[in-house]
Amino acid sequence: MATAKDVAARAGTSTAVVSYVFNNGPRGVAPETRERVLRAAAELSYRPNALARALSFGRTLSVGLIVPDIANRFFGELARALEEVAAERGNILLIGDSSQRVEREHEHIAAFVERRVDSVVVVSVSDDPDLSAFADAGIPVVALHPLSESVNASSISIDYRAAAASATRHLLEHGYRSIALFNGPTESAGSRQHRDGFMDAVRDLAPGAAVEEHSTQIARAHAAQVALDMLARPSRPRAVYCATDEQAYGVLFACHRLGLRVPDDVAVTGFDGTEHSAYSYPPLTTVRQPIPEMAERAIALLAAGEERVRETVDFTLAVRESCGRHGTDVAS
Amino acid sequence: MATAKDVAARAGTSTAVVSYVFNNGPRGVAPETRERVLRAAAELSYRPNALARALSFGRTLSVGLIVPDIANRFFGELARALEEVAAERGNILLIGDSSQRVEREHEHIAAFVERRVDSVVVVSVSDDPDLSAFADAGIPVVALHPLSESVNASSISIDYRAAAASATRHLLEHGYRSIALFNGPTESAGSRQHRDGFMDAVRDLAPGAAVEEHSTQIARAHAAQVALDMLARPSRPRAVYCATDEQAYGVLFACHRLGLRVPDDVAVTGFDGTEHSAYSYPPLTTVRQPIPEMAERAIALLAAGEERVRETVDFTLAVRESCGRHGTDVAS
DNA sequence: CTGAAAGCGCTTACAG
DNA sequence: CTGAAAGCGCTTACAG
Repeated sequence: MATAKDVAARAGTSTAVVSYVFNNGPRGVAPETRERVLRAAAELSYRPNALARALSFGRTLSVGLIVPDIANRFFGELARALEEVAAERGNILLIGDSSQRVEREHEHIAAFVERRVDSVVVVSVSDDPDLSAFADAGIPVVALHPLSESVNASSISIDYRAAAASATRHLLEHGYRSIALFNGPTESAGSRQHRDGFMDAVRDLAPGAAVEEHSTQIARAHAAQVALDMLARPSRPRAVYCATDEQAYGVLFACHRLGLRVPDDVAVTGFDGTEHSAYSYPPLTTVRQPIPEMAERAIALLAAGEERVRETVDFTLAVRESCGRHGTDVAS
Repeated sequence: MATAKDVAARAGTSTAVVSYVFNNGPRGVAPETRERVLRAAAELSYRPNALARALSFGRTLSVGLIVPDIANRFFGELARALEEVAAERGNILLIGDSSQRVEREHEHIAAFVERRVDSVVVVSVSDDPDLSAFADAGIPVVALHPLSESVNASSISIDYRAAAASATRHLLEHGYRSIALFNGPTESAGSRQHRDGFMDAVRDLAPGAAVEEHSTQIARAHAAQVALDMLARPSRPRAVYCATDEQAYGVLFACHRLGLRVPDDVAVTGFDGTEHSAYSYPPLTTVRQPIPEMAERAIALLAAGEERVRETVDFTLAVRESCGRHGTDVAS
């Protein structure tokens, strides 16, 4: 590959000037010289080496993203949104998939500091991730979910507890009095907030309701399994609140397999509200997280260099057919 | 951040030795010296700078991936598989989402050569992508779909034509004699092979069958739209062959909306065969692409530095309920 | 086994 | 407006 030196030689000038024209600064260049440089660069198909640039410039113009599973629609939409916002600022997005394992998460953290990303957005497996490597390196990070109080990083998220209460309340308003909570696989600030919000609504509206909680993997395969067992019982719950859309899809699958009608026999709500939630059978009532806004805020926060901000964004309850008979959108 | 120089100073040695211990070579280091270096590095929480390393080492240990839409499950599973295989070789995967736009694709191509990825895997918007920037930079690339003959890059893919014929044949064997083809949005080697395979089967098994072709976006929202129009006609087709699972989900949605039963009123097949295809309602008959194998082969090919290989991998027809009443797996 | 030094390809004060 | 040179943080022959 041609280097700035090659271009400079062919244009009869110095590498400094080549740098000035490719960066539009910090010094001006005579129009004619710029022309010669550009021509030489084109003839040699010169591409500045971003590594060398980053090394001397001190910034890589890249932001890292760690997610539990890039194949999960919610994280896919998140990655798409973040990449777009990052690109607007000339930054590239590096994606690390932790496969829901702490060790993989740590490997990505290590890889990101070695590559000197300027900042990172994380959806951790835990509410108490070990972000010390980033702290040591002075790399700011923002989590897109609730974080343990002790963690020294920013977070941007909807109010999970309020959202859970809102969806559960909606279910209870349909009159259902036995209701299951499908929560995530690990005990964390997030799962606690799902449970707290769920119970808030029950206490408010139907303290006598029959309640049960199940912990499942996020993958619909596993949620389906658990739902199959639960719904085969004669005493099956009338409604199921799920902590993610993926789990809700698993529950829908189980209902169909057992010949149960949704919502007539079993009502279901999801959480995350990706585009696909409108296309399930039946369309899913779900809490919608404002992905574009979260991406926007995350990148802005990181660019501003703010540290340890705990920010809340508004959710929406998208009411569709899986929860019962009627439907409009209710803002949070 | 601490540098090798800092570590060397604290350990009372040179940066060369620091490099030797962190790379386990190419020179040996006295056990005691290694100890001192490791201790100093730990005390300073030293992290080698991958940029500097890449600059002098000449390789970045990174492979780029370009996909049309990372939020699409098929590409998500692909990214996940590729990242895993790349990680086994100590490589990191950089993902670029082209949003199905050539301009974005070009931006990612440019970004990847500037960052000097060692190689790239691409799922292009086109069968004739402009990969010259990679060629200029000596970066090997492999596409995971059919490529135009003229393109000077490798490709690994299933035999689309045979796969399309297999799925279509399956539909015809159910006795359906009016059948629609939902093809992708652009005319390309891929869409041509879908059409050719589709027609191969029709000519073979039911030359008199009524056939129609529709071009839709991949997104289920748009496929649903087109299906809604088509299925509302009194003369609607009895079966729909879709070039992607996403389109098939759109068709399923349209059927449910119109109160049509699947497969009793309309039979549907998909293409790609991600994990989710088993969880739709009804479960989707689909052509399964061997994602792990494709990822494995792609990385191996690139690592071996092979150029312009056209490789075919085996597909599977996953027969489920969306196409009619019976079901087993048929290998290709 | 280890150190001093050149080099990877940029950017940016420093001179002129 | 432009050039020579130092420096970013590594790796790797080259000596010893």
